[in-house]
Amino acid sequence: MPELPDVEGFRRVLSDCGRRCVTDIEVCDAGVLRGVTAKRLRKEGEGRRLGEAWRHGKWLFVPLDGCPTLVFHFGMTGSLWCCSPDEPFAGHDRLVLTLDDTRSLRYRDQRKLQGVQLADESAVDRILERLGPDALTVGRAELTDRLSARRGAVKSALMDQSVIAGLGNLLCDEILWRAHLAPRTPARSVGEAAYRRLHAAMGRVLRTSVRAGCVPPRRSWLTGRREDSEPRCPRCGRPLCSGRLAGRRTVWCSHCQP
DNA sequence: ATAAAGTCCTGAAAGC
DNA sequence: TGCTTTCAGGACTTTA
Repeated sequence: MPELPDVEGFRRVLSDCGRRCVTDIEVCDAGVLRGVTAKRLRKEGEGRRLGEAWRHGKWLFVPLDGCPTLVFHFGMTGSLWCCSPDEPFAGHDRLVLTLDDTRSLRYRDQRKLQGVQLADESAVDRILERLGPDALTVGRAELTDRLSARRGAVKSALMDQSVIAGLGNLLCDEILWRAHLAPRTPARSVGEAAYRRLHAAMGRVLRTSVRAGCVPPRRSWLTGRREDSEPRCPRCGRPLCSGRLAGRRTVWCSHCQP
């Protein structure tokens, strides 16, 4: 689930919590902690006030009032919820922060592929230096430069977080379909006009998805068709192709994406 | 049993 | 030839 738009939604969840104080930290499953023990997390985090949360790609950074930053990654199944402390825990609530004793912030994740860490400034820098510019704000010239430096398929390049940060499997397929670009096209042989289309499609898809807090499962989008038993292109009605690229299921329309 | 929207690591292949 | 980049596959994890 979590690609850039979902993580942006989680950032809003935190933003809506304002500058509340973390009054309690409960680690329900220490398996999600990366490089920090439950004991140290509680010791460092409790009593701290939340700063303004920010996002880069699929990473969410939550500053805690002058101490290390709480860093979330949501893997394939993670999410962040804010509710009343009285709300019973869900099955996969792994970490629960109580805010001002009146709100409960819950990091939920079925599979523990990624997790939560406590990162000082240099650790945050180490995360950021592995990431390309954020997909939501990258300019067309920079996108073109970074993609055209790649030898492999354009989808592989879009998926690579060190090239552009934030796009996942669903978004890449959606964007390529809108840009009339076949996923296996070598990135360096994508022409200027197609890069223009790609950048425009990326902006439109991302802005709509960010508003929705997810890649919306609309029938008019490619994404809305991929679970169909015999998926057809929303634009031309022909059967969609499905294959594997960069280790991921890839769906495209061979007619619209030559 | 298979596959799933995440990343990381490895070894091999490809490109310059 | 040798270095770097890219790819494919597996690992991690849990459940439908």
